[in-house]
Amino acid sequence: MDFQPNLTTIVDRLAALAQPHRLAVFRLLVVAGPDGRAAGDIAEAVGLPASTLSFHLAHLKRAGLVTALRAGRSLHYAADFAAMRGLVDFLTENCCAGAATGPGPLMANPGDALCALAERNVA
Amino acid sequence: MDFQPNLTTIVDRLAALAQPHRLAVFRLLVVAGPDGRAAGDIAEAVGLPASTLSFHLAHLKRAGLVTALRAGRSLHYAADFAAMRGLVDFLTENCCAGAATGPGPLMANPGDALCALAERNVA
DNA sequence: ACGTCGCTTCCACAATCATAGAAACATGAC
DNA sequence: GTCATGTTTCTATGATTGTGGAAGCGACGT
Repeated sequence: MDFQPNLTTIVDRLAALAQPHRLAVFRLLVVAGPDGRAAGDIAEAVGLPASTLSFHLAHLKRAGLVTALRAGRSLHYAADFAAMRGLVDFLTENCCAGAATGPGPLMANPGDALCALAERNVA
Repeated sequence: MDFQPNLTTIVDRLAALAQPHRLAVFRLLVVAGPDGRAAGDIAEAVGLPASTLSFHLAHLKRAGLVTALRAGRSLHYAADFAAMRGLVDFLTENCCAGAATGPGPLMANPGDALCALAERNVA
């Protein structure tokens, strides 16, 4: 499920993580693992009022970085690791070029050596 | 050598890339390699008026993702690959970790071969 | 049914961001 | 020196974002 996300998706995901509270929330969810954590739980952990946190969670969800699942009356949010990986892959392939491989390939197109290699590895 | 950037830096860099024009510019600079490209050259390539591009370049520079170097009357902007790698490393280590390995140092996962690979590569 | 708990949506407000013309600045050519 | 060129700052404007109280909705217990 590692499809190449389009540019808009990439920007959305970057924007979703480019906010201190949201980044904190997402890291919390990464640590929490696949079962995620209840919204109220998260709110307490990061010290945000419910409505504010809800706003951020919605943002992350819109970006596809987290999923929500109802459990009783609470909603469990969990990090979408595949999506995150897609983002990291993109950055690796498109923005890490050049520096990665030693003997100056000075690559002329995006998505080259190391990156192609890295891509293989996931599959 | 690749010290761990702090959270504010991470957020700044994510924000710098979380904008279509800036992401396009940065990718352009990645392809351009270490010598970078002149501002006016970039402006033409992405189709932005000089002042608008200058705003975005300043943003990227403030975030530490690009460096500027004067060459004659033009300024050559180049991607800072080390900085970018620092960002990718952070994301890999803090957000790519697989399942619930619990708190503490994440990433004890087989799925993260790619990440280890990427990390190894600079030396 | 009712109350309540968990969370979201609605609303308003302040702050920040993206845009681009105009003016200023810096460098090189003459 | 003057002039032209490349780029940045200044300035204004419209759009988007982050915030949190209040009200609404859904799911459980009684």
